[in-house]
Parts: sequence; C-alpha cells; structure tokens
Amino acid sequence: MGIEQTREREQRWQDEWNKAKLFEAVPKEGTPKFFCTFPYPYVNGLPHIGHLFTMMRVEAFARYKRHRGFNVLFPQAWHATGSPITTAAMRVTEGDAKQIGILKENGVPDHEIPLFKDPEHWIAYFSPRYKQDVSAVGLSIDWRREFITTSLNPQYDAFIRWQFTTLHEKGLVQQGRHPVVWCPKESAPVSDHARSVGEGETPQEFTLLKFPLDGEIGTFLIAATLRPETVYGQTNLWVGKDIEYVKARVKGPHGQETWIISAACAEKLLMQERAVEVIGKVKGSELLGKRAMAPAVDRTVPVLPSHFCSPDKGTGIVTSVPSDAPDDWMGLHDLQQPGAAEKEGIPLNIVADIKPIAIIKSSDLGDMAAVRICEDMGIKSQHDRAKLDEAKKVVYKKGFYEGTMLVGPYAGEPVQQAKDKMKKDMLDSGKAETFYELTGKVVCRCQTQSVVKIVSDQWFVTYGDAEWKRKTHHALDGVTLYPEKSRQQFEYVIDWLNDWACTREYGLGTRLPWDERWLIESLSDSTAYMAYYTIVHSIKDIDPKLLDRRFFDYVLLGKGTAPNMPGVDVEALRAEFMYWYPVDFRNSGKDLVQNHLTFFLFNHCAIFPEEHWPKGIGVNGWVTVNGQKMSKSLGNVIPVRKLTEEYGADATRMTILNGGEGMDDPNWDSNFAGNLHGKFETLLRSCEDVTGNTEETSTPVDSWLRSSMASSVQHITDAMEQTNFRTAIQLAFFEINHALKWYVVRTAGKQNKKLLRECLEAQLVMLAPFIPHVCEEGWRKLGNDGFVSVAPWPAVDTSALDPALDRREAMVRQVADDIQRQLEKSAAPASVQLFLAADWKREAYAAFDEATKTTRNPAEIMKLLSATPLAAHGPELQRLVTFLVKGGRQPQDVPSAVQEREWLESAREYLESIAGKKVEILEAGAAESPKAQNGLPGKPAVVLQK
RNA sequence: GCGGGGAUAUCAAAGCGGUCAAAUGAGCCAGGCUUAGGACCUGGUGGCCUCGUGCCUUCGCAGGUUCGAAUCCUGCUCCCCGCACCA
Repeated sequence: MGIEQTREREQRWQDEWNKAKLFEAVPKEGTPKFFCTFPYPYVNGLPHIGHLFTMMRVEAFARYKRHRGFNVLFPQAWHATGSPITTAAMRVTEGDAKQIGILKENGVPDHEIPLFKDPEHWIAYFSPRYKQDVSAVGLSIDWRREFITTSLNPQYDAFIRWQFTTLHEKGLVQQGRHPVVWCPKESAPVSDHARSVGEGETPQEFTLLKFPLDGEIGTFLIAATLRPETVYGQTNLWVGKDIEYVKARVKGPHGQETWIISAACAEKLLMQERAVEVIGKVKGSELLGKRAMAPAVDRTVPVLPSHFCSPDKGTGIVTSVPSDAPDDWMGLHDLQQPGAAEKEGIPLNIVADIKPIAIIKSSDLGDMAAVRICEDMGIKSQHDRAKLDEAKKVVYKKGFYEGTMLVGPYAGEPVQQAKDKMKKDMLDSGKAETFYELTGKVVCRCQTQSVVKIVSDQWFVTYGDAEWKRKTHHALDGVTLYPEKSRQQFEYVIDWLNDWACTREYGLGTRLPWDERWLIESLSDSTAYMAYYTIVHSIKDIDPKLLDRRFFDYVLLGKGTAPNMPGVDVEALRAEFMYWYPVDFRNSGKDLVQNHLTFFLFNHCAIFPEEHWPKGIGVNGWVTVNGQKMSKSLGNVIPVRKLTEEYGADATRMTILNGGEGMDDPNWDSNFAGNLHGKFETLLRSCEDVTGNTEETSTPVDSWLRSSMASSVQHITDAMEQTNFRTAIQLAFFEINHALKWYVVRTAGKQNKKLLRECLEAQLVMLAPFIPHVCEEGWRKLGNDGFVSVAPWPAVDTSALDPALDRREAMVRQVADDIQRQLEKSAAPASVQLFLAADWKREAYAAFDEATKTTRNPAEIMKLLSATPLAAHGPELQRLVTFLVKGGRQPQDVPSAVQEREWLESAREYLESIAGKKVEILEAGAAESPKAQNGLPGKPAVVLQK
C-alpha cells in the first residue's frame, strides 16, 4: 500500500469524523469537561514542524481525555495583532526582494504577490491554508470556534476592549515614561522590523555625570557613562581636540545650568523631554588643560585630549577611569609617552602624576582590571580598536558580575548591587542625570538615523505590582505543570516580571478603549482570550455594539443581570462559559514561559474569580530535525504540509511525539517516520488475523498475556496523564507488540484468538491519540462499530496482574535461549535434559536473602552464611554469594522448587518445539555429571543427551 | 554573570544506589520468507576468552561518599532556553 492510498484512507476518516461532528464541543450537563488550548499562531506563514509538536501535544491529550470520558473542548484561532504583518505588507509595497522571496517559498504564485501589499490579505491568505495543513494532520479541533484577532474582528475587538477596561478599572494598566527607538523624520517609533540597519538594538540607560567647570560657576562638563560605580577611580576627562562642543542652557531639576556637550547630544536630549537651548560653541582644544570637579569623589581633574571621543556617542566627553576602562588606560598610557604631552599641547606636569586608582577587585583581574587586561592582550595604544573593544567587554563582565567595591560608601559590596546605589545617590544629589542612547546604530527604512525618544504617555500593565504577584504565585500553586520541573522557572518569572509596555502606535490590533491613539500590543491581547473561545461560535454574527461592558461582565463574570439581546440566549452563553471554564491545559514552547504563559496566569488572576484560574500548563522543548537544530540557514525547517505528503498524517503524528518529552528538545527522526508505514500495515494485518474466530480457547500463557496487558495499560495511562507521550508510544506500540509476539511464539500456533482480539482492541484505543486513522481502520477490521476515537480507554484489570507470571515467562525464555545455544554447539543429540538446582542452593538463596536484612556487605554476609551448615559447600558457596552480591537474580524473585518444576512442565511443549527434541526435567541429583550440577534456582542446567 | 533545563553506546533516547554492558527505536551486520522488495520475521551489534554463577573498559571531565555509583556529593567543561516591551 503506497502513500497515496494511506493519504486517501486518512482523508476518508477525517471526513467521517467531520460528518459525525465528532469534535464539535457541546456542553453536556453531568459529563466532566476538559478544555485544552495552545497559543493561536501568528498568521504570516504556514505551520512547520516546530508548531506541529506543540499542537500535537494538545491534540494527543485532547484525544486521550475523550477516551477517558471527558467532553473535550479543543479550539483554535488566528493571531494577527502586532506589526510584523503590517511591516511585511509595506515591504511588499516597496518591492522588497527578500520579502517577496519568502512569500514565494510559501507557495504564493507571482501574479498574486501584489495582493500582499494589503495586510488583510495576509490573514485571508494564510489562515485558511494554515488550517488546511493542520487539518490534514487530523487534529481534533472544533473549527466552529476559529476566529481572527484585531479590529478586523469587531466581536473579538469588543472582548479585548472589555478585558482592558476591566484591568484599567482595577488600576492594573497605568501610564508612564518609556524610552523608544524613534524616527525623527516619520515621528514614529521604529520597530525592529521597520529598520534597514540595527535590528535588535535597544535604548540603553547612561548616567550623565556633571563636572562643575573650575572658575565658571553654573557651567558643567557632562560625561556619559554606563558604569557610574567607577566614579571613585576618575582621574581626568577626555575630549576630542577637534570636536565642536556646544554650550547649552539646560533646565535641570536644580535650576538653570549651562552644559558643555556635543551638538548631537543636545539634539538627543531634546527628544528626551529636556528643555535644551544652545547658546554657544566651544572647541575641544579650548577645553584642554582646564579642570573640573569630578562628581562623588569631589576633587578636580584635568581635561585631556583623546582620540576615542565621538560626538555621536554620549556627550562627546568621556570621564576617565584608567583602572577599569581599557580605553582610558591606553589613552593615559599614550599621553605619558616621552614627548606625547608636549605634542598635544599639554603641560607635562599635569599628565605625569596621573595614576590609576584601585576601586574594584575581581578574582581574575585583580584591582587594576584595565591595566591587567591590556597587558594580557598585548594592547599597545588607544588605536588598537578591535582588541580594546574585546577588552572592554571582558572587563565589564568581570567587573560587574564578579567584582567587589574597594572604596566609597559601598566598599565591600558586590558591584552588581553597588552600581544602582551609587547611581541613585548621584541622581538624588543632583550630581548626575540619566540619558538614553541606542546600543548601536539604527537606521529607519526611510533612511533616517533613529534616536531615543522618551514617551511619557505609554501604557503599562503593572506586572510589577507586589499584590498582583502574590496572587499569581498563589494561582501557580493550583496549576498542574507538565512537566512539574518547569515550576521553578515560573516562580522566578513571576517575581522578575516588571511593568509591561502594552500599547503601540503601529500595527494591527485593538484600540485602547479610553485612549484610542494606542493599539494594544500583541503579547497583551492574548492573555485571557481562552474565555472567548467558550462563546465565540454563538456571537460571531452579533452586532458588536451589543457586546458591551454589561454583556461580557454578565457572561464571563456573572456580574449584573443578563442584557436583553434579540436572537441571543445570553443565559445559554453564560452557562456555556461556566461549563467550559477554567482552562485545563494550555501548552506552549519553553520560550514562552517568561512572557506569554506567565501573562496568562497574571491576567486570569486579575480578571476572574479563583475557580476560573488555569488548571494546567504544559511546556515543551524546541524541535530538532534529525539531530540538528532547526534553522532557516540550514534549510531544515520542514513545513507540516510536506510531512503529511511524504509520510502521511499518522506517521507524522507518531514521529513528532516520539521525538521527546518533558522540556527536552524533541528530535524529528525521518528514518523512524519512513519505517512506520510498514509497521502500521503489520498492525492492520494482525487485526485481520484475529477476526472471525471468536471461539474461546485457553492456553497456559493466557494468564501471562492478561497480566502483561494489565501492566501495560497501567503504565501507559500513567504516562498519558503526565503528557509523557513518548513513553506512552513506546509502551503502547513497541512493548505491547513485543508481548503479543512472544505470546504467539510461545503458544506455538494455539493462541486464544478471543484474547488476542481483546488485546489488539485495547492497543488500538491506546494508540488512537497518536495514530487515529490507522486505529479507526483496525477498529473496523476487528468488526467494531462507531469510532475508536471515542471508544472508552481500557481499564486496568488489577485482578489479572501477577508479577510471578512475568518471572515465569522470563525463565522460559531464558531456558529456551540456553537450549538453543547448547544445540548450536552440539550435533544431533537424542534429547535435552534440564537439571534443577540442588536443594542447598535454594537454601543458600534463602539464607542470603535473610542475611541482607541486616547487611549488604559481602564479607559479612559470607560470615553469616559460614555459620550455617551451608558452609560445607565451601568455595561453591562463596561463588554463589559473590554472584548474588553483584546483583545476579534477586532471591525473592526465584521460584520455589515445586513452582519451578511446574513452570517448566507447563512450558515443556514449547521447549520441545524449540529444541525439536524431547525435553526431560530432572533433579540435580539424578545425574553425576558436573554440568548437571550447574543449575541455579530459576535457571536449570541444560544437558544434551547423546 | 544570573534563572531554568541538559550531557548515556554509531544516532535518538530510557534508566536516576545493587536484577546495568545499560530498555526501546533507528542505523549497521548475518540469516529467514519471498519472482522481487526501502515490506515482514529471527539473531547480532564495547572488548577479550576458557562462552561462564567469566574477566576488562564504558554512561561529559576530575575528585569524593559507599561493601557497591550511569544513578548520591563537590568542583570543572560544554550544550539548549530565557534575561523582556518581540511574535
């Protein structure tokens, strides 16, 4: 059977499911419910193997829960909020080759490309195709509930407005100051996607240090630094001789001041809510040799020339801390070379006396980190740029993370803590101010260089709120995590999370209800929408104006009274919400723990009563492909469509879930996927083999098979409950197959087909969450009606469980192996004799068992046994004890003599079929040969009789 | 650097103090079934031999605890996720 037929078969079953409305979730009073979700995908592309894994974890769990008798709600929707689609559409408009290439890769024909200039077309194009790909996998989603986000969907829009209004009224959305990357030409923030240079660059907070200029009251030299904790090591200031600085009148918190800064800096300050008025110019060279009062240390330092000051970076003036800044150390070093000061026009005596001051100590670099690193790296001058940049990074890291302050009010404290304290002290006393600078150059797509702008009207969700955090911790306590070991990460994130800027000026989304200039940002409008899933299918066509405050308050919170809405049974909506909520399982990749999944918890705590807080959260790793990390550059990002086309839905489903579990990165194994096809056919053939014959026969091995199945069911159920799907697959597919094979071999053609049928039936149900199409097919072959997809999960028959039977079969198998091995070495014996172990060995086992209750020390055990009559067996006993101590067979697992004989007798027929000879079972004493004495309890000696 | 998760045989991945040379699957090798088969079945797959109640070497590296460590402890190295205003 080829792949085409497989896909036809899969399609047929999917059609059947749809026809039967198998996955349409309808509340059923008295039936327990299970509500599971994964984050709706962003629709700027098609699903790939990474999405598949997250979806499949929910899918397998959803199907499992159906077998367990739960009424399952498994919905899916589409996310379009945010800027990527808008930006991409703009790029298409501009004719961007890269963007158009991406569309082509996604299967868009050339003539349709222009349509993608419209953001809405992206959604219209990708959402149905995404759905198509996902449907081909056979996901059991209730598609009646699909929807799209943003104002394009006025009903959803109304819901998000309600959510934010609710948060706002609780005081959890507040306005504040916020630095953004800004294009001065377009007067708009420049998102990552809208940059031609500088993706990933962000505003960074610098401290502006203010140096009162000697002899000019009210005038300050301003230096920007990222390391305010190093002020105690300041020895001088650096300026560029040829840089044109400006004198600017700046209104500071302590009145009018005159600042000397670069012209570019003055402009930047204007964007950062500072009143700045340029009143004059001053050249760098004019400042040389002057002195200014260094903040915090309160001593004057000279202004010296350097070649690394840039008017575009900071203020163009740099404070010099030669002990901890490699640039400064080399600048000083250069100036102290013979003749250098004179050449620069600086009196030698100013320069000669300057020495680095030890201020921070770290174990690796000592207390003169910059001096040390320059030596280590062989840096020769301030022009050795590449090396200096590297050195700066190292010194900064070591200093910040491992350093301890040596001087100042925080001497003895780690730099990490002292840094913020020093900064705050200087800010409070007016010796410093803050300033934002980009981490790197950013150029807007309009080719204008971007700057940092402080916006003061940004809205924040106040995740930093202590009370809210407390509540969320409490909510987390009530959440079952899959796997549980992700809990620590969640606890950490709840504490770490701070206020989140939740509005944007650009992109798609919902407008902030009380401040319509703003759009709600994409990570913020996806935090409580699971509630919307419960009612979406009933309100899709309602006039959105009716979906007001009162409506959602009543339906989702039970507040107030039901509004009267023509054609809508509001009470029924309320009932449906109450039936499905809370969310029982939400699954996502581990990268979303630090934002989305935690936001989800926070928002539920804020909006809903405790009974509706989330019950379960799943976290999974990142898919690797054939052992390699998935990436565009490796070209191994496999679209879901390609997988179903090549392997079929079932093989795809099973392979991806077999790839891994827990938070490990799962691996997609193409070989495994390719082999499954044949294995499925074998499974179906087995189903055919047991049909027709329902006559109850019985073999001695039946009880073992029953026990083995019961144990498998138990273990598989445990694994499923913990979303350990890989384990479940291994057990349900491979372990059960092994057991069935052994049963067939062991019964030598005389199987109890009724029992086999029962086992296969149970196996099909347990595999149905993973390979439902094959299982439906097998289910019918077994002669069953209805769908295996909703068949009850097999119960664990605890009465059938008997570990002794496993030991029996293990023994029989071992004996069979031993016989075969002996036969290989010997030509045509007349018969096979099995000699049971001598009685004293069994006694020794028992004595050993007894002895281990007091000690596990071999020497002591031997001593105890030597005190018994067993001592007569001398060296042989010693050998036995050594064997047992090393962990040979456990004495308690060994059968009694009577039992062992019984077991062997019952398996005699099988053993004879293996040997092709008569098999005799004898006592050790029945023969003289040394070989016959070799038997151990549970492991008879095999002797071939000529 | 910090928080979290990891490192097991050719590969993927179980194991988490003694039944561990280590489940299972893939790959590879040999054999069977077949007109043929990337199907299916059987066996093998760290090394050595006296083929066993055998010996040696192995579970990131180095130490330690223990009669006994892949499993526990300490230190180190490396990998993945995150360290945010972005989907």
